Amino acid sequence: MARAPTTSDVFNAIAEPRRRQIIELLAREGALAVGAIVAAIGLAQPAVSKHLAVLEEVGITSVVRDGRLRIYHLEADRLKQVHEWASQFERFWTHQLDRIKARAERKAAAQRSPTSDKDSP
Amino acid sequence: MARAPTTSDVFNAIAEPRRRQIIELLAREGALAVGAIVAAIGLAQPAVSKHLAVLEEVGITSVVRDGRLRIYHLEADRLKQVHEWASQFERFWTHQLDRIKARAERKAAAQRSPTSDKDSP
DNA sequence: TTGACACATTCCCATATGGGAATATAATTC
DNA sequence: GAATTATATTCCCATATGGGAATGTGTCAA
Repeated sequence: MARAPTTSDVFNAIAEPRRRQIIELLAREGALAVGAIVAAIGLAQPAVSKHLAVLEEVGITSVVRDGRLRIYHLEADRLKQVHEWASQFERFWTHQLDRIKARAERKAAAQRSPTSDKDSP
Repeated sequence: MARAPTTSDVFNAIAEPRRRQIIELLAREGALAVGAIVAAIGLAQPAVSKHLAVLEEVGITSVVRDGRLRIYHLEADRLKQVHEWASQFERFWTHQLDRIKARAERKAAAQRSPTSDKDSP
């Protein structure tokens, strides 16, 4: 199997730095036409269009046509998923002491009853 | 240019679902040997080892040798970067209702007194 | 030493990439 | 209708992937 397509999910879509840049830009500037994005990002138009296509396919952006312009909007709530995933590990860096204590506890618990991701064999 | 290597940064590393799974597993269970990960994830050992190599290269994990075992630890603070990046967009979904209401109001106001700079058809 | 075990590494391949160049499409203006 | 503008799409290619199979490496045990 090859690497998963960039359009397979939000995580793959945001792996590309240029696409993250576009997302940040849209968040800062609001909705923008492709030309404005091209100017801001400093990449050829076809390349930008392709990145936008990826973002659209995963639902991170939406487009509205305005004459010959295409205004791209950020659908930021699709990024909530990423935020939530990362939040899961927040405890590891927010409270050092708690974290160390928790680790010790988990370790002790594991000695008593080992849990597993699938099922205990 | 081809797609950036999975080892190029944390975002690329976590794009792969299996690797996210491994990260979650390590967060839940604490440090684990490769064999335990293989058992939990249900993927061949070489494949797992390769994923672990990627995670290590970006610093998401660290290894400690224990006899013939290799104990992988999660270095979760590397994920802080992802969390912070996503946090940047938190405002887009935290006050969703307020925003929608505000937008509707602005729209209604615009109907009454068209003062916008480029919205007028 | 020999063998068994726990992992890592190498070789393989189908598949997708990101970008550049060229071209197609749609809307606007003349 | 022709020329122009704003984007999208297609064709190209070097590069990396994830996984399976096979093999290498280091450690423990007898």
